[in-house]
Amino acid sequence: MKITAPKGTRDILPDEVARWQWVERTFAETCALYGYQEIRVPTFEHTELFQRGVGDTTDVVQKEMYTFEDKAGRSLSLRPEGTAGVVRAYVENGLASQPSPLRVYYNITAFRYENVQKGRYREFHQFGAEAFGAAGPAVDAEQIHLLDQYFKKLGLAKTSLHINSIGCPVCRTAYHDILRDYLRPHLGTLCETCNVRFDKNPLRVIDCKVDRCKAITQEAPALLDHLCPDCQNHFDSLRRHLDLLGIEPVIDRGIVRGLDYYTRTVFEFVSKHVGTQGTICGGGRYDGLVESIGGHPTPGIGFALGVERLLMELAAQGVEPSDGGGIRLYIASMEPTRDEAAVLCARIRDMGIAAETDLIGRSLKAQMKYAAKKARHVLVLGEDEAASGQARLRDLSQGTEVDIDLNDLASIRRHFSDGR
RNA sequence: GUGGGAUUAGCUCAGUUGGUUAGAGCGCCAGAUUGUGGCUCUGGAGGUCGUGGGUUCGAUUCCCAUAUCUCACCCCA
Repeated sequence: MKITAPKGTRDILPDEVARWQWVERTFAETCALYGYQEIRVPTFEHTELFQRGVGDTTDVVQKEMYTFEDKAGRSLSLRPEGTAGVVRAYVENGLASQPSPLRVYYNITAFRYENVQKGRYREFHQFGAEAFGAAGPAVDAEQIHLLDQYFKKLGLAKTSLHINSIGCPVCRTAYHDILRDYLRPHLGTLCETCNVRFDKNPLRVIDCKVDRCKAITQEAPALLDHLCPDCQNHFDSLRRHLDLLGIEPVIDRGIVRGLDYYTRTVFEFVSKHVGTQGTICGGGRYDGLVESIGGHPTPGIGFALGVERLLMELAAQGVEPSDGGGIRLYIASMEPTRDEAAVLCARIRDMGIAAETDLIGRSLKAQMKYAAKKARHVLVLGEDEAASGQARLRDLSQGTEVDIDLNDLASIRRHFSDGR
C-alpha cells in the first residue's frame, strides 16, 4: 500500500522553495527594520495554555486541536496558533524585565484539525509578530505599517486593510445587551447556529454568512458605535496615527476575531483572489492575555499572517521573486577530463559560485541538454582545453561566448561578478 | 461536523455500450556515423486503471463501501 502525506499536509518541493525563502527573508528583514527580534518557541505546549490563552469556548480549542497524552500522562497539544506560546515564553522567561516595549516575530507551522479547502491546511505556516508593554494606539499603527511595508516590498498590490474595534470587556458586556435586545425579535428568522450564538457569543451573529441573517444584522447596532470613552479614544487615535503614516483603512464593523483574547483594535488584510479564505493576515490587541497566562497585567498586540495564503495571492497577482536560483555554471567534461572537471568545479565553488559537473558519465550532448535546463553558463572542458588552459565560457541564455584562462581564477570570477 | 465534484503513467488527461498485450501530450532516459543545448526525428523506461467487497464466464468499465484529493458551509491565517 502506498503511503501518502497525511490529509491536510503537503510537501514544499524544490521548485517552489525559492518563493518560500523569498517571503521568509523579506519578512525577517522588514521586522528587523521595526526593532522586532525573532523568537522560537515549542511546537507543542500544555493543552491548558491554549485553553486559557486562545479561549476554551473557541472552535479552535474545542474542535480543532491536535491534543494527545504523552507517556507521563500530560495533556499536550500541537500549537493551533502562535500567540499563546509566545506570551507563555514572555511570562516564563521574565522578558517583562527587558526594555519595553518588547517586540518579537516568529515563523512557525501551526496545526488545526479541520476540513481542508483552498488556502487552508491542517499543518500551515504563519508569520507573526507581537509587541508587549505598549498600551497606546501608536504601536497598533506601527504594526499595521510594518505589514503594509512588507507587502509593498514583496510587490503585492490590491490588498485592503480592514480595521475595527471590538472594545474592552466593559463596553463589550454592555454592547451584548444592546445587541441581544435588537436580535431577540428576530430569533425565529435567524439561522440555527445564530440562535446558539445569541446565547454564547452574540457578537458572532454579526459575522454570519447566511443571507437572511445578513439582512437582519445589516441594521444591527455595531459595537464600534457603542465603545466606552477610553476605547473610542483609542480607536480615533489609531485612525489619526494611520493617517500620519499614509495608510487608508476600511472601517469594517463586521470584523470579529474568533480568538477570545482580542480587545480593542482588530484588523485584517484581505485579498480578492483567495476566495473565502481571503484573510491573508489577521491581528489585534490583546490587553488581558498576559495576565490570564499568569503574568503581570501587560498590554499587547500582534498579528498572524497565513503564508500559504500570501503565496497564493502573490501567484494570483503574478508576482515573482527577483532571484531565480539554480546553478550558475555547468562544467561539461569528457571521459579523459573528468578529473580535471571535478577539480575545476571544486575551485569555482570555492569562489562562491554555484557550479556543477557531470557525475553519471553522460555524453557531451546530454550534458549540454542538462546544462540548458539547470545552468546559466556552460564551460566545456575537453582534452584541448585541459592541455592549453584556454576555454570558452558560454552564456546559454544570450548565446554569447568569451575566452577565459583556466589558470586565472580571478578573471573567471569577474565574469560572474554581475550576479548572473 | 455538513454538502457537491473528482481519483487511469512523474504531470495534464483520453478511453473501454463489460471481452486477449490500457493510450496520447508533456516530462524523464538514450540514439540520429564517437567535441557543443534549445528545434526536429527515432527508440526506451514508467500504470496490479485509489483501496476493499459485490454482480458476472469475464470488471479499469456496473453496484456498494471506504480512503484520498478538491471546492463550498462552519471557523480561522
